[in-house]
Amino acid sequence: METPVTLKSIPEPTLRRLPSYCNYLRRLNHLNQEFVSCTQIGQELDLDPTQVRKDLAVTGIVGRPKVGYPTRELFDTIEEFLGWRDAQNVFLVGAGSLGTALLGYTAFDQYGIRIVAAFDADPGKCGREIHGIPVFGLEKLPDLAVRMRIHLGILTVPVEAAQEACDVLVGAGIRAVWNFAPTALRVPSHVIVQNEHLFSSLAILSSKLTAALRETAHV
Amino acid sequence: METPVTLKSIPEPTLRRLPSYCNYLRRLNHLNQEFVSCTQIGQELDLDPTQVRKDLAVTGIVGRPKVGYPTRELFDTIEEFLGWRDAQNVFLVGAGSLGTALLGYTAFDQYGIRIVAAFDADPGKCGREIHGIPVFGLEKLPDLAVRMRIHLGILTVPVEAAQEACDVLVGAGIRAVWNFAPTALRVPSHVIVQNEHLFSSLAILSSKLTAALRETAHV
DNA sequence: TAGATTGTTAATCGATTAACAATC
DNA sequence: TAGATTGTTAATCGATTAACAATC
Repeated sequence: METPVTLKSIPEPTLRRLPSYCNYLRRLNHLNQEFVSCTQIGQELDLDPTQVRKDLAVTGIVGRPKVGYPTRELFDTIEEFLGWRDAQNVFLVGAGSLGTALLGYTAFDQYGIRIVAAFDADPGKCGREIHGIPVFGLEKLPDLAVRMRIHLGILTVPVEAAQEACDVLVGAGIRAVWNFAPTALRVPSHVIVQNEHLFSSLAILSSKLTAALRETAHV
Repeated sequence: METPVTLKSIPEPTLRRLPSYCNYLRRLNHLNQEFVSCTQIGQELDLDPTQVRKDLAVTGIVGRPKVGYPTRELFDTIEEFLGWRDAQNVFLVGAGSLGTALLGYTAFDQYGIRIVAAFDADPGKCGREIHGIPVFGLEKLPDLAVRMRIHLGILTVPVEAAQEACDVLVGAGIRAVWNFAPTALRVPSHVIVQNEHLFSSLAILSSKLTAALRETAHV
């Protein structure tokens, strides 16, 4: 009996690294480099080669000793593995400055998602298009989400409005929320939340920087 | 002899969580809640109470058994610990849509940084102001960075321009780069790079979503 | 062939979680 | 007082790194 490789068993750090491999492989493809080794990938991305090998293994790809992995095939395999071959339609809620920036991000369809509509509570922003994507009033969301079979919502509203907007998404049957607001969201257990908390990164960066500057000063 | 608590010894996951505590504590302060326990924080942020306690311990704060931590003091201590009490001046390179969004983000000064100038290679964007912040040509950066004692640069240029722009920052004596371009940057060892790779989050989210949808379909 | 590289198993490392005495 | 909570030490868990045989 086959043991299906459930996605649950794949370490999150591995998933987090896969897109970097994609980015690098895309470049190598452009340079027409036919094969690539874990050593080379590791050097470029500052990772242990063994780790790279283990990461790649989760996609099921098989390499050739002494040769490495076929660049093109490796790229395709990772893309396929992440479900990024055909982009799914998603909604964006909150057409402020950050939302607008994401609406203008044309590369998203290379990463598995296509923003097909935006929503905002402010009537002044509705009825227009931003970067070619229509903006509707938030009250239109539930109906459209069902009709368009939307599973994923991107949340770029101000922090005070986040929970309420999230509730609308959940009420509309959405299954996953990519949350850019710096707050914890309450959702039922069947809804997945991925927080994009810029300030977490900033905390790491400022800590390291402070330490580094202090060291320099002491020398 | 004292053992100075170097920042190096603090786990990165802890640093990553501290800002969430800040956000929640800010809210509790508004509600005039005087004390807070690790249990309460853990419930709100979906974390183990013991983990919260250990995280808070790195800041040096001391709680009171049965009572918890004084909310206001805890908030101040974390902010102080992260060096977020007085914001430092930083530059932003790349005044495109994402850069513009970040320039409009007024809350940054609560998180330790203040963007004082933006730079762009496109002459059409220079000489203007965006959200009240002046935009200069990239060639002006080195001189201004030295004069204004800038240590941190935010990189929001397109991926093709990232390495070159990064080199300009490094050449200008910058010590840390917050990189929003989906590529690995080559920098000398004394420069800190913090990557903000949105697609890493997206990989995790789409994997989980795909798994969840597959499960639903099978039931 | 020799040597670089893969695939895999074992060892290490560090973060999370559990256990528990001390405290107000 | 009783019980919730802190602070700390020990156990567990999982990811990273090291070791090594197999391979082209």
